[in-house]
Amino acid sequence: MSLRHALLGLLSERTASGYDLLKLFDTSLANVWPATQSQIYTELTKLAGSGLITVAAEGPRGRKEYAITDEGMAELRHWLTETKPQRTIRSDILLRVFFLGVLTPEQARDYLNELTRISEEGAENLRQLSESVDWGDDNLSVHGRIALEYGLRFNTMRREWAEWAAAQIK
Amino acid sequence: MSLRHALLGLLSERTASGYDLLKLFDTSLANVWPATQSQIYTELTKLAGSGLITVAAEGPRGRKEYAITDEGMAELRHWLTETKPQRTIRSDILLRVFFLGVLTPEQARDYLNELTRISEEGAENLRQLSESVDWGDDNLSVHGRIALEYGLRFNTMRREWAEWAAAQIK
DNA sequence: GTAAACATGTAACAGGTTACATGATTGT
DNA sequence: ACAATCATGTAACCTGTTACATGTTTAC
Repeated sequence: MSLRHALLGLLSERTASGYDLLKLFDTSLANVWPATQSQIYTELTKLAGSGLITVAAEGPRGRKEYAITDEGMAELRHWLTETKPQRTIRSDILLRVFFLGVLTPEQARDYLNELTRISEEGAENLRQLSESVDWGDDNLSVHGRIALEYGLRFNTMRREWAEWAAAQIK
Repeated sequence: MSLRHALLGLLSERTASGYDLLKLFDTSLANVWPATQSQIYTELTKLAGSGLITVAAEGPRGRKEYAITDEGMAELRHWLTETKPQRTIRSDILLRVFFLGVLTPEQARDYLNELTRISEEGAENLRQLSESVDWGDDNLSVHGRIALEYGLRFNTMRREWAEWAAAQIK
């Protein structure tokens, strides 16, 4: 149930509409917790229903500006401090590695080289994202940059590993 | 739909029952593609229904020994070579980082220190796993070791990042 | 005899994806 | 006038989790 907390987290910084949040997900959270339009609107309705957020203002085109409530802030803090992050990470990419033996060594190396490529691409995308965002000194900027550094290090690690792995084949 | 391919992949190496596969998931694939008992049995029934695997033998206690068919091998190879691995990775751990600003700097550092700890713990678990498995020179062993190396490098990267990140707070 | 391990199956629920559906406002 | 953007909502479907439910064989 992290989507609700992602929404609460974004609303803890400033008020926003579902549409605004959708955009925020696509830019800042896309690499960490992607969410679809349908999911966001449904969850916002639920959050408002349970009193964790409220409709602070209504604008043109049916726009609803949501704001986090004290209850919502309490829930956000509770999630951050009292609940353990879930460690279950499913990796399609890594699962495939287990079964490379059914391919020819050449095909297996192709796969690992492709991983090198997407790691480089991933790092490059993050670098571009880093340049396109105008970083302030608000909370989301400070911590967003820390998360971005993770992404860069992750991609470097994966590239080096994929290169090493390709050399192991045959 | 990677579960079906995980099952096909394991069955490509040797025949096995649902129970055997459950054990294999818990040991070799737990860190990459966890699956529950309920899920495995359901998927095996579906796979047998569509002809990608067959019941090669029946044993005591209703045991069904499954074997991959030629069709199943073709599907496995198709998945590995023709379809792109899904890159969507949801990380609860990283999502929380974005919102550390709602906590006190001390609490935020506590969280990052906890990440250091679980990274060390994760690496240690993998080292122990590495020792407890009797690695052969079969395909699954060779590629399992490559995946394990990924896990070790990943945990090292995350530990270093978490230490760096904790130093960035305040 | 009885506990542990072996062995399978199903139902209810939660979370996420894709597709459909609709309409208002702004900029050119 | 028209396109792009803003803005929300719902339904069908798929995957995964938790819990329930049942029965057999082996080892001590």
